[in-house]
Amino acid sequence: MKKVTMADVAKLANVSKSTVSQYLNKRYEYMSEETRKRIARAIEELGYQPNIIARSLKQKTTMTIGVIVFNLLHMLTTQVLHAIEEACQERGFHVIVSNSDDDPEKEKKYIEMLRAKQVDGLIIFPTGKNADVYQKMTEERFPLVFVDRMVPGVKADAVLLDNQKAAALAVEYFAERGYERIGVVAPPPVSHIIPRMERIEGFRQALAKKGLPVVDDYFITTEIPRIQKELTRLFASGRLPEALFAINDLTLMEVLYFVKGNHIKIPDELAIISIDDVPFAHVYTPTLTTIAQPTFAMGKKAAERLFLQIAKKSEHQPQVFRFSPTFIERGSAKEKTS
Amino acid sequence: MKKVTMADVAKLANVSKSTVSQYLNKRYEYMSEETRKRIARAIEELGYQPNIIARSLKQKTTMTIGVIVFNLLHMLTTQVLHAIEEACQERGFHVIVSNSDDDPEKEKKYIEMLRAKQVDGLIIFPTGKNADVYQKMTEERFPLVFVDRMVPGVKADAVLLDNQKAAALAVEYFAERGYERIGVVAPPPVSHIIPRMERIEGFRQALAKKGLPVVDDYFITTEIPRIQKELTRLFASGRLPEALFAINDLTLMEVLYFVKGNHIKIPDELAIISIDDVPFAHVYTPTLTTIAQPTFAMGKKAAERLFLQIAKKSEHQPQVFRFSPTFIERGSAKEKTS
DNA sequence: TTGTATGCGTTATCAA
DNA sequence: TTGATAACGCATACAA
Repeated sequence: MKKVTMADVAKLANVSKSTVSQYLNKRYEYMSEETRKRIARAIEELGYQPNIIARSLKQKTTMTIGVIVFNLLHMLTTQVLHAIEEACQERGFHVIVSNSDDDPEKEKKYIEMLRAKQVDGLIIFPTGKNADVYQKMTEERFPLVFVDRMVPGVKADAVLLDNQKAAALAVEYFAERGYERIGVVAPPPVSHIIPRMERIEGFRQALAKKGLPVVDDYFITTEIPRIQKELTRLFASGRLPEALFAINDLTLMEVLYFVKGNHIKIPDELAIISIDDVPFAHVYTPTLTTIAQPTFAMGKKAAERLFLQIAKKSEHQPQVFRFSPTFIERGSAKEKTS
Repeated sequence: MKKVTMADVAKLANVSKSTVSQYLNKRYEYMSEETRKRIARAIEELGYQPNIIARSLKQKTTMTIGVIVFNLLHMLTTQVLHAIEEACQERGFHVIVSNSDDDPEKEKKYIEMLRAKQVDGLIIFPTGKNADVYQKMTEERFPLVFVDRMVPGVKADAVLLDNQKAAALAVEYFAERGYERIGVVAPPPVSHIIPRMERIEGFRQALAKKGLPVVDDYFITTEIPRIQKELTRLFASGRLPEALFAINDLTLMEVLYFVKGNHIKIPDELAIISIDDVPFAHVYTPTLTTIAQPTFAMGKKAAERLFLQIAKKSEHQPQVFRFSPTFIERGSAKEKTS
């Protein structure tokens, strides 16, 4: 119950604390076999566990990083987090996770608290609205990596999807199969949420590049809870789209719900492609053609970049990493028949 | 860049460290308005951030807890974790998450490391195979809460589903609608994975209680990758089940995949009920009847119990909390027609 | 090969 | 009201 410290071990082993310390740090070189054993025994006997907090205070490194996400429940988050945790595990780091809930205030508080806790670095899925806070960290050369979203103007490492390419992939696939009236479903574009912007804009550009009509009515960009309504309105208007591009799993769910409620046949009446490879894509009917993010690779890269910064704080060149999406052809978009 | 400490603030404000400390801990009572302001200004000017590590060393509390899960990617894990994080947030705690990957060795290492890091408590989704380690913690009265699985013989708080009831819910629903040949799909029952045992056994007992035949062939209890094969064998045998109970989301996916591959009509040819309310349940065709776990409530309870233990380590009575599942009636099981 | 002394940044105890 | 001073548990020069 009462904590046993190095001093206790030292006393029992009849050596000084420093010797025990040496032992713990595996600097056996100048230690007699004899004392080594005595110390080992003493540790065993007392059930001694080093206090890492004390060590951290001295060494100015906690071997823990912080991860602040804007939505812990999101699939992408979970998967990237998993990869981060694994990478940390390999290097003996621990990760403190915090959910900002997409609230900039919370995010800011978390950043401060985690830094007060002396984390060695931070991986942030940013709300995007604390540019000044982020900026200050980069200026202080505090190890920092953004994931999923990046923040314009802040020179920091960032790991994200090549969103433009993802949108292009969808459009090209549709175009090559004869689809012309293609719509997109997304939450409202806002300047600080980069992937959303890039996907919607990428979609628009891809359309133009393929010589396809860009019709405003086919841009359903509204809050998730309003998507049903907008979809209903669009389909009631008569000017039906032949295909829909859902920019993420959340919007996909809305589209599927709508489709189901209105008995729309996929892919014959409406083709669908979405970003995020949802786990039920292959059991759905029809199977869903999706564009997957390499979540694991992204998480791993984020962790690696952070470790790099931690290792040599000084000459680190921030870089933005764009990960290529993977097109997974399944059954929700086919050759156009009608 | 160079860390600014309390000493720096003290010097600039022309007071002693102790006074600054008082200030930081909001013990203004015996402090002149004057000094208070001077300190505030100094802190502001230097951009001082207290070092929580140092404080922890002194106070023997880190305000951080550890959460060790056996599968970070599992939906249940994510949701419970979310609730835990939220509860911690409210109390100013941080959470370190670690993935044991269902490997007892890893789990053990994590427990040791997190304790070395002086976490104030541990919430564990246990592999179940480190009974001695768990036991030692309870003996030392180290704050500990199990989630999802519990460990027989270890007297600790545990938060889990009323699995027996969940199984009964499914069986009763089937029974009342005229189903008789009911099967279950699960990974192999192993004694240290309590929920699995309870669900399978609960299923068996519910069957008996309803006077329904318990036929061994209808117990598909094998490793996930082998489920397809077993299902194929069963359906080729001629003795078809009319309904299937999938004990979790993973097995449900296997059932759905099988059903799709063999063009089996749900619910007419085969009714399905599963534990875990998968997010696509309401967009699938037919919609999926599921039995939901109150994941959020479970996470919250786990955190609360842990805080309770942290607050008064001594007279804490370990307790097992059984959470009632919620039956969500949708379309994958209906009145039997044939 | 091992021990002594000092410091890491706080908080706590006790004087002043 | 404020200030010395001693912890907290460990690591590290330096001495022995």
